[in-house]
Amino acid sequence: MFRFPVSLGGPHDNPKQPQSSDEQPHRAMVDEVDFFRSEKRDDQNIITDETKRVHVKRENSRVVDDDDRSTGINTGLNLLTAHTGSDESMVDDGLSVDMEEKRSKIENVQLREELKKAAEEIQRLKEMLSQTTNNFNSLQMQLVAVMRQQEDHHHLAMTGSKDIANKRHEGSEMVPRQFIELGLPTAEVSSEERTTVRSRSPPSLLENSSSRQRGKRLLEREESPETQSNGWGNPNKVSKHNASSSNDNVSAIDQSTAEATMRKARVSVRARSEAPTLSDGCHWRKYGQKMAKGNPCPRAYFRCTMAVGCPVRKQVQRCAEERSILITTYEGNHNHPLPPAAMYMASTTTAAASMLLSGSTTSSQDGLMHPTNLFARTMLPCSSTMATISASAPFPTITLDLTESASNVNNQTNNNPLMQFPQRSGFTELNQSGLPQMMGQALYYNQQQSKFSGLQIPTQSLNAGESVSAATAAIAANPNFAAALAAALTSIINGPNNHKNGDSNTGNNNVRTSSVERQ
DNA sequence: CGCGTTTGACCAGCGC
DNA sequence: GCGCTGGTCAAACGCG
Ligand SMILES: [Zn+2]
Repeated sequence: MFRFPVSLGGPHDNPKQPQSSDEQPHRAMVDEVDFFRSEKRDDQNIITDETKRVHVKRENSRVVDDDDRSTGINTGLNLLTAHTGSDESMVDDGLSVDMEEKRSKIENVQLREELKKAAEEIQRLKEMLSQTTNNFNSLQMQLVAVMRQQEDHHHLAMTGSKDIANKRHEGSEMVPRQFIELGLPTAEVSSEERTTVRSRSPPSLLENSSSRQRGKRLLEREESPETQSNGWGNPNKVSKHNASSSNDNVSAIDQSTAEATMRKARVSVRARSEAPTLSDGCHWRKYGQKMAKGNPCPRAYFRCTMAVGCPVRKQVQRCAEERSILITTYEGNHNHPLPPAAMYMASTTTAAASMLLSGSTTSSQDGLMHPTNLFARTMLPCSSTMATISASAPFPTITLDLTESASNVNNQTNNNPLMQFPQRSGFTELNQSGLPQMMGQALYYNQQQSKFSGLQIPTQSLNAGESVSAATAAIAANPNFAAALAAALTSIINGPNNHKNGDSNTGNNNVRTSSVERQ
């Protein structure tokens, strides 16, 4: 299907990324997983494309093939036409040898120019692919969710498996609020809408909190949705529009609530990384840090600063048990163009969030009753493992586990890796109540055995770019988007899995860390 | 000096 | 109502 704009290129990587990243605790960037590797490799790929026209053609044909398959995305770039034209010019000659030599030289020059043009087109094509990947992922997620839901209906009616039924019953019990909000868009009262309600009553708020500047700041922010100071300006605008004409336009409501839900939906990525954060190509600014309950490691809050007003935020926290595992939770969608390096993670998280959204909103009844199981089945058409859906969190969260510790793939019901993480005491308590909140299965990505989701990807000898290419291959080979999702993310987490504990623990609410997030 | 991080405080939601 | 917790803010601070 889609190919990430990353080459299968050679071993020379980004020079700023040393190969041996050990023993560099004072340089956080050194140990970070570098997404920009692929960008460098992109240029390299261009060079190879220039020298190998066959490769260019194949890539183009692949795109056409994709269009024929299911995506329906027309890049509008016809690389083959240009080359066939040049080929035609080579056909008819037969004059003298000198003429042929001259002609061949001219053709060489022309060919090189065409190759240059083709390379440029390829570059543009790759960028377009990166952008369209995002949209396509979302669409495919939704489609798969719908299909799986139908299948789920049928399956439930036919067999009535006890396991599934139990799971669903538990699931319906354990998600009293979150998926109600998700499942019934029209009835959803999101936090943003509540915020809007507050903001729509400015006098009381202002008077009540007149003594506090904070209230005034909040008011200012929310009363100026067009200003860029508010990171959630767009949702607020939508909510206000919603409130003003709530009964008029149903589609607008759905869209706005969908956006709100998308923003609330979170995509959590568990990955082994000694770096304080995952370098995903975006620019993040830290705006807070807190001690999470039940976890000695602090939780850092980041905000996307690539564009003013970008609502995307992420939380970075280390696993309590295994501090080499970094849990990065993304929330929101970027409202600005992203560099290719940031596209990987952004598209992945967006797709996952959209799947979370679609699975819970496609059918208010079924999605309401059995959301988690639906997700589990949606994302796990194969027997292998994938991602987990959490409904216990305040926000619906899809967790992509890229750690090799996600074991126990044998048992269908007990292989929830998140249950093995006692750092989330809330989860543990919920589990003790007999309500497993994670119906899905974590992605099982074994770096030693180089397999995940039933796909054989030799990652052992691959570097980051090659892993991305492997991910691309996985996408092309397997329609299961979950696998593709995992592959894309796996390519991100390529760094050595050495343990590094750079977090200092204090009893204070705020903890000093040496986190560096400059890119 | 500008920008990013730190960190104490504030706020809302939730459970009791 | 109170306390806990997650999330956020912004002044203070540090660094290049
Ligand atoms: Zn952004």
